[in-house]
Amino acid sequence: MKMSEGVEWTAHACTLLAALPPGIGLSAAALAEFHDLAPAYMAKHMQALARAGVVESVRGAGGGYRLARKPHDVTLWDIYEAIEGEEPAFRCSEIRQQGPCPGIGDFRKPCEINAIFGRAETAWKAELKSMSLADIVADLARKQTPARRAQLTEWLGEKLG
Amino acid sequence: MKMSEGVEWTAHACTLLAALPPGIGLSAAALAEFHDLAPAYMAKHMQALARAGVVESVRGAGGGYRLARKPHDVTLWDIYEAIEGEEPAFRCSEIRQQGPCPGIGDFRKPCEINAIFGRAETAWKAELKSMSLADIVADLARKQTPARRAQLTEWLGEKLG
DNA sequence: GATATCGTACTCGGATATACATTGTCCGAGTGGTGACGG
DNA sequence: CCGTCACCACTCGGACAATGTATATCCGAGTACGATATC
Repeated sequence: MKMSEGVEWTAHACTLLAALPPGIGLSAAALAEFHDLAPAYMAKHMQALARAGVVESVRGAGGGYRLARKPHDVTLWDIYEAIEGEEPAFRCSEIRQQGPCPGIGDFRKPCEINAIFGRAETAWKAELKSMSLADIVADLARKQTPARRAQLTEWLGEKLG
Repeated sequence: MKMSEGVEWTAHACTLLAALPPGIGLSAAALAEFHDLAPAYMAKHMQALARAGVVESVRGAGGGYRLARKPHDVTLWDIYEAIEGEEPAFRCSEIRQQGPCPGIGDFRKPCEINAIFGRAETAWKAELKSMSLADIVADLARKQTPARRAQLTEWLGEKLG
């Protein structure tokens, strides 16, 4: 089972957006350049985030993407769901009801194996929902040295004009 | 993100094997027939379980697959890992260190985003590890009607000879 | 009648095609900024 | 000098191709069972 790498890309991109002043955004090209990623593919993933309402898109010159909500109100789950979709990883196809001997269990009750995987995914989802972009940005700020912060502000100044 | 349907196939197959008397097994063809699945593909998945040591294979006439351990000692995680492998779903490629401005955070410490996904997968894994085949079989037995149990034993008698 | 041997049917195991999803790229649609032009 | 208009550059958005992974199948390797022939 492999998660799309788009999740990693957009998670880092949103972290950067969350570190900007409210209402300020960056173009998809700039977000891609920041982590040395393929610009066109990054743009495709940002579109998914825009459709999901995590970010807002601003077209035209000087446009780009900016967070649609405050960093505290965007969780890693929101980003994951925007990229991967809301379908669970485990899809029960009810094979217990197929075959020459479907007489195991009560079909009015959910498949037990499906129920276990469902519980597991709920636990996983809860962990992702517990962390917002604000938490991540705060963590990064704590680890950051002054020299590196200056490097970041210089790059941002160049991009924001 | 999508889990291989082989996980569902083998989980149900192992549940059936766990319901048999200790040391008794079934051929891959019989396991496939039981849930009306493609026999050759079912065999391929059972091979993965055999490599992982979840089941033992017996070649030759009358052979097949049987559980390598007691049902209580086989968890859904064992089956998942045998099919999907042990690599995590989220692979951190350390893109935070790439690009023109890699100066965010302390690289000696793990990437915060990766850490969150790691915690989430740990929670997910714990849930799967908490359920053994014995638990699942017990649950099915509780839901089962006498008529359906008779149907199962008849089919098994035909297959086991 | 007992035993050793051969043949056969059955099963696993891995190598080999196919279908589908993800990844990656491109060009058109839309929008704000900018410069020229006229009042 | 100021307002308006048209053009242009920039950005998003979705359609289109390439690649990789999961799905599906087949044929060869190996083993136990049973029949047969011999002692």
